[in-house]
This record gives sequence, C-alpha cells and structure tokens, in this order.
Amino acid sequence: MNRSSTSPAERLVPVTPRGQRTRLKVLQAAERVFGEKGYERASIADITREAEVALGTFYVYFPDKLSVFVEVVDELGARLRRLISEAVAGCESRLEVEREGLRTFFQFVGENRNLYRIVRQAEFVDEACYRRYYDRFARGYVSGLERAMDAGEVRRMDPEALAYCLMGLSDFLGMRWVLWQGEGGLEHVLDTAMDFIRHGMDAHPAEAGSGNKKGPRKPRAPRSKTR
Amino acid sequence: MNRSSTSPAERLVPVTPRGQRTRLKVLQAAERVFGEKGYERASIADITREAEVALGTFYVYFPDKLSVFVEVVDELGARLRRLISEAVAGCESRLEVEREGLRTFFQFVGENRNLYRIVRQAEFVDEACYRRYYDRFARGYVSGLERAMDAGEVRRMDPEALAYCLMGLSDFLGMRWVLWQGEGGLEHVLDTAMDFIRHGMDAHPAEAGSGNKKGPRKPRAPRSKTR
Amino acid sequence: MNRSSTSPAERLVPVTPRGQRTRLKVLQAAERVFGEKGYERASIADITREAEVALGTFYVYFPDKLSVFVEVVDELGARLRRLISEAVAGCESRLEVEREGLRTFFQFVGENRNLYRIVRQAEFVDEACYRRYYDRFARGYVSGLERAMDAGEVRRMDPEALAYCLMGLSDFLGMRWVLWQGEGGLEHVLDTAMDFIRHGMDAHPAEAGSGNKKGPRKPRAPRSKTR
Amino acid sequence: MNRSSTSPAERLVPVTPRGQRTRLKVLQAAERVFGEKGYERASIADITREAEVALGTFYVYFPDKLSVFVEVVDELGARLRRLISEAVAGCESRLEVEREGLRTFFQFVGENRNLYRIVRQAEFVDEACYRRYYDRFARGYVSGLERAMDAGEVRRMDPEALAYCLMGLSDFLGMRWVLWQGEGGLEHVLDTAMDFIRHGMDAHPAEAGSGNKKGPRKPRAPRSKTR
DNA sequence: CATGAATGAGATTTCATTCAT
DNA sequence: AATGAATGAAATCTCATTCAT
Repeated sequence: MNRSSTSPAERLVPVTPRGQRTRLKVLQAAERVFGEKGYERASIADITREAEVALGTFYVYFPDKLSVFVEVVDELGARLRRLISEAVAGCESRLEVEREGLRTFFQFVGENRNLYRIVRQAEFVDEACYRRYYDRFARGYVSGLERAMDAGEVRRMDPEALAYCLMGLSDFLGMRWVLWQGEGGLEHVLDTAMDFIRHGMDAHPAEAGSGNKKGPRKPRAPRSKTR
Repeated sequence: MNRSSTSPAERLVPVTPRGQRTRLKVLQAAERVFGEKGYERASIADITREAEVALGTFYVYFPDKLSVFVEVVDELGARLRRLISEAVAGCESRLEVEREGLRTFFQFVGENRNLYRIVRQAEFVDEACYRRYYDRFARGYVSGLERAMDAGEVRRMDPEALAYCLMGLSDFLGMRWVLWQGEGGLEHVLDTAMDFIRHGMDAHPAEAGSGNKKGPRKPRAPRSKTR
Repeated sequence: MNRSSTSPAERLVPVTPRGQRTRLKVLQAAERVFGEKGYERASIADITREAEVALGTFYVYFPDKLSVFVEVVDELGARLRRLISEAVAGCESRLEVEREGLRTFFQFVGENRNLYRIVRQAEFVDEACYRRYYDRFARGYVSGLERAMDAGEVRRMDPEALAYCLMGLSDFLGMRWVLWQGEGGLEHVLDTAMDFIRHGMDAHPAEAGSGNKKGPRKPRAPRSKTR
Repeated sequence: MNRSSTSPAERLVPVTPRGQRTRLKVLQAAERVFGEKGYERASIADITREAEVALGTFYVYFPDKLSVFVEVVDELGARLRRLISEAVAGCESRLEVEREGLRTFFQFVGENRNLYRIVRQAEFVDEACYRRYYDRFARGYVSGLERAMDAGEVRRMDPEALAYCLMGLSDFLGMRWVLWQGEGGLEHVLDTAMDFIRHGMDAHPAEAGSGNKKGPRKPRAPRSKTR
C-alpha cells in the first residue's frame, strides 16, 4: 500500500565481488528453478535453497520474485540471440543462415530445456517481457530477411509476417522433436523443415501458383506411404 | 471401503437438468476465469463468483481445480478442431484447406482470446493434457497431408514434421496479428502466409533447390523414405 | 499490486448466525489484543488465537489488519459517546453535564484500559480514523456548549476551542489518574478538575479579566520567578 | 568475560570528532524518520539512508533500535522544556507564564511536527520513557504552580491535577490547531484558551460556585461576541 | 571508524478443500 | 442440490542484527 518514499530498488547492484558472486548464484538458481517448476510453483525458498544462500539474501539483490523472472527471461533471450547470430555469421546464403540458425536453436533448446517453460510462462507473468522476447528476435530476423530480399535471394513478401512464420515453425519443431524427443532424429527434421522452407509445400513449384486448380498433374507414380 | 462400486470421485455427472445447467455454468465460468487470470491466479472462489453459485457448489461437480482445467482445455481443443474440420469440409484443394483452416483458426482466436493463455498454461499445469491438445491436432493434420501427398497435391516429406511446421506458423501468426493486433490487417498476413506455404521462400522456385547459387543439383533424385 | 478485478470485500457480512457470532468473537478479540500489544505488535495470529478460531477465519470477515483496527476504533468511540450521552441525559446544568461526562469517561477508561492505547495508535495507523474519533466527540461537545452559551450558562467563547480544551483536560487526567493509578483517588481529581473548569485558575474571579495588567492587586510581596 | 571493565554496550560514546559528527547525524536522522513513519515502520536502513551512512554504522553508536528511540524522545522533551523555560523566564505573572508557555509550545509543535508522532509512539514502545516525558514536564509545572499558589496568584488546588489539566489542554489545542491546521488562526485559539484558563467556564465567576442555580446573576453587561 | 553482505525468524495474506446444514 | 463457514499449510516479503573486511 504505502512502501511510499523508500526508493524502489534499495540496493540492487552489489559493489563487492563477493556480492556479485552471490547475485549471480541466485540468478542462475532462479533460471533452473523457474525452468523446472514454472513461475508460480517456484518459491523464493526453492531458489535460495538451490543457490545455497539464506532466504533473506534473495531480497538483498532482487526487489521481488517478478524481477528475477524478468531478468532471467531477458538474459536467456539475449544469450540465445547472441549464439545464433554468432553461428550464422559465416553463412554465405540465406538458406544456410536459416539452417544454421535452426540447428543452433535446436541445440540450445536441447541444452536449456527450460527455455520453453520459462519463456512461455512469461506470457502470464509479465506480458511486456514476453513480447519483448519475440519482438527482439523478430527485429533481427526482419532485417536479415530484408537484406536477403534486396539481394534477390528471397522472394519479396512481408518480412515481419515471414519472420513470425519461421519463428513459429522453429518453435513448434523444437518443442516436438527436441523437448518431447521424437524419434527420427533431429537432422531428419531439420531436413524436412529446410525442404519446406525452400520449396514451400507446392508439389510443382515450377508452375507455382497453379496452386489448387485443375492441371493434368503428372501422376508421378504411387510413391508409397510415409509411415 | 463401503460405498461399494462408486468410483472415487463420485457425483461428477449430474442427473437432473438443474444439475446439468449448474455444472455447465461452472465449466464456462472456469474457461473465462482461467483465460483472464491464468490457472494459478484463478481461484475456485473466482470461478464460483463468476458462475454465480456458492463456493461449495464447485465441489459438487468437480473433484478439484485441476479437473476443471483439464476439461476446459480438452473441450476447447475439441471445439476448435470441430470448427476447423467443418470449415474445410467443402474445400477442393489442399491449399484451399490450408487457407480456410488458417482463417478459421484466426477467427476463433479473435473470438476466444483466452485460447492461448489457457492452452499454454496447460504446459505447466498438466503436461499430458497439453501434449494431447497438440497431438490430436497433429493427428488430423497428418492424415490430411498424407492424403494430399498421395494425391500428388503436396510434395512428399515427413507429414508430421510438416504438420508441426504449419501449426507453429499458424500459432505465431495468430499470436502476433490476432492477439497483439498488428497493423496490416489479417487478410494481408493470411496472403503472406499462404504465399510462403505455397512457394516456400526460394526466390526462384522454378529452379528450386538452387537454393544458394548455381549447381544443377541432382534432378530431384529418389529422396528416400522419411523415417 | 494487482488484486485487480476481484471485488475488495468479498464477503464481509456473515449471513448465518454462526458467522455473525464468529465475526463478533474476532472483533472483540482484536480489541483486546490491540489494546494489549498495540497495532504493530499485535499479529493476526494473536487475534485469532484469542478468538479461538483458525488463522484463516480472520480473512473470512476482514479484508486485512487495518480494517479490523478501524472498525475497533470506530466502535469504541461510538460506545463511549453513547455511554456519555446517556449519562448526562438527565443533567440540569452544564456543569453537571461536565461532571457526569467526566465521571463516565473515567469509569469507561477504567473498564476499558485499552482505550488510550487503541485510539492513540490510530494516529499512525490511519489518521483519518483518528481524526474522526475526535471530530465526532468535538461535534457533540460543541453543540452542547453552544446551547449552554445561548442559555447564559457558559461564558461566550469559541466553542470548538473550548471543546478541545475540555477534551484534552479529560484525556490527560484519565491517563494520569485512571491509567497510571495515581494516589489521591478519582473523586478528588474530579473535584479539582471541576473546580478548575468552574472558576478557571484565577485566584480572584471577582476582578476577573484583571488578567496580568495593572490592577491594585494586593502587593503580596515580590512574587519571584516561576521556574 | 575478557574485555575487563567495559560496560555491555561498548562503543556508545565516540571519542574522535569525526565519530561525534557521525553519531549526531544518525540521531537526527532517526528523529526525522521516526517522526515521518513511526517507530515500527521506520527501519534502521531508513535511518542510515537518511543519515547517509552505511547500515552497519548504526550499530557502532547504538546498541539497538529502541535505544535511539528513547534517546530521541528524551532529547526532544529536554529541548522543549528548555525552550519553554527560557521563554517564560521574564514573565511577571503566572498568567503571562501560561500564555508564553503555550505560545512557545505551539511554535515548537509547528516547527517539529513529528513531536506528537514520536512522543505518542513512545507509549507502546517504551512506556517508561513515555511517562518520564510527561512526569518531567509535570514536575516543572507543579513547582511553578505551587509557587504561584503560595503567592496568591492562583487559587489553591491540587497542583499536579492542575498541571495535567493544563498539559492536556495544550496538547489537544496544539494537535487541533497546529497539527491539523484549523482556520481561525493560532492567536485566536490562544486567546480562547487563556480566557478559559483565566475565568474558568462559569458565566459569572464573581459569584463562583453558584454553578448552575438561579441567582440574580449580575447582568454584567453585553458580554460581547468572541468571534 | 566505517562498510555492506548475509541471515532467518516472523508477519501478512491467499486459497484449495472439507463439512455441517 | 446447494450453501457458506471454517481450516491451516504455504508463500512472499521485511528487517533487526551480526560479522568479516
């Protein structure tokens, strides 16, 4: 109600190295705990237990539960974006960029299985931080796509919509085959995704746009069932 | 021990019409409340207040909080799937199916803005119910795609991976342009998505596969079975 | 921070007699506990323990600690005012009113030794409720005094200032001789107070108004410095 | 055990000038903070922040929170008593003493609006220190009044009771017209108070004691309006 | 002298669930 | 069928105080 005059963030930044270490321990513990239990089910006590500090220590470095969470999400997003941009730095074509980006993302998801749980929780916990997460990704994506379009590497289309298509696609594949551990191996899924990304789903790209309509449509043989 | 044959959670299904009405009121109230506040923040009291029944009444029809939630999620998924399958029933081509499905999904999201909040919460609340939600979607998707592949309408590729690509893409577009209300209008985004889905992002679909630069690239070869 | 949409006072008023009894038990326990320990030192647990109900029961009837406190203060003030006005109902002169009022007040203080602790705490806990307490007293006092002035029973002067003089005087006497239990007995103090109230402190009321100024004023020696 | 002769609360009195300055800064900060937030709501951190020293520094000069508070109260009382006794030093009559004392008190209250909050909190925090505050005031008052009674300036009555009457009266007037800022101006209230103090509230002090009853009641002229 | 990190007991408040009516 | 009172475990957050530097 009041908490009035007291400055909001009394002492957030530790000045001594000891304090810095402690803060980091708490932050990392928070990432683990939020990932395992989700925001609501994770208690501050869980976090400090995991960090091996006293309960009160948490409040020396963070004003409340929400703050650590937001910091965890922002930091996680920044880490992933940095990793991806490093991974695609040497790519020559846009397709290569997509494949490398996807691969890096999958690998990150595999190594940080909490990513989904944490980011998705953000939707309810602090929508601003949730949007920020995707906005920042999209921003990077859009500028890369625009460059590729200018270079004639990618067909002209709304780059933001395209970016969200690609992000959604990655997200769901990661969920299904990295998180839920589908059989079939990642590389295979990666191939499929790239195939989709490259051609789209039209069977006859050459006469693209033929889309649905008639057309003698070469029978192209029975190519038996997949599974 | 005594109560002979009755299952542990007795009194779930109301017998009188009055009871049925009450149960439904509670269930619908739960959907609204979960959508607005999220699972954890929604209290049983919130739900019964919204349903305009007494607190105790809740436990007449549901054994616990989790149960209503699961029922809400399952019901929501079923509703959406039914709607989509009705919408695409008359479509002639697979592309038409995709467009109609997407459009229906967007419309549903617009009218049930809680959908995302509810479904995504499920990830932490009851993972089984969360997976079930996507599994069932995917199942329908896969069989539709396989049929289209058999008919030569869609290029052969792993249908489940493709299904998840398409679901992810829809999910993110819905989030971005229906939930967050981007400018540009839905139809435009729909067009972009369909464009992407149709051609893929290759600038020169005619010589598809050229991907990056030149190279005659083996003429499409046997591309063996997917798993 | 949020508590947003939920109505503030979910269920304050009990509908069943059982609930009414419980609420009253809690309210009375709160009065005792606040009186003994003061607002800040009194915990909700203290109150419910005293009331012999479970901790959570408190929150069934009161939204928070502050609310009970305010209710206790208001109720206490109302009780005292009612008592006093009943006590002076039959008085014939204003002086009699004063004496009876004072006596009733002292008696009340003796029987409700928490009164001071509770009311004075209010100054820090909820200033509005503190002022309200004295305002209401003063209001009654003022109208009584005005009537007495109109009747020529009391010398004309600012009635509100006079009311506060009399209230302050009562308050401090009650504190010193009822609460702190001075020797000399209450009646004696009452007499002194009434003597003061009646004549004022001037030794020679006959030549009242001589105030300080001149005046033959029996030389009565050098009247040395006061402290 | 070891530290030989040092009293339990060592390190209370600073030896260096620097230490003395620091101690004073903390003490004054404490007065401000206690005045603004009250004892319980004021934290040591608030005090040290206000004093612009580190948290630990507090415990260099004070053994605990209670100690500073008591020192603040005692010091405040001493300051006020000193001020008043200086102000009335030159007064010739007891009435003049009263008027000057009251005026000085009001002025002090206006300049130290925390006075009430601090002193009254003392009632719950440390009753001894609270009583001491009023006892000391009363002591000085009593001896002054006794002298005035001996000199025939003031009618004989229980001097301690009279002292508490006058203190209560001052206290409430100060609260109402200095703290709560009534209209009408201080001087006017001062006049009313002095009028009351001088004559008492009997309309016909000359025949004092007639109290209520009839009696020819000397018309005593137009008794002009007070406001 | 001065600092600020660390502690953990304790306070308020919420809420799923049970039960008597 | 429906009600609403009652419960108590658990969670968040505060803060006086200690201690190593």
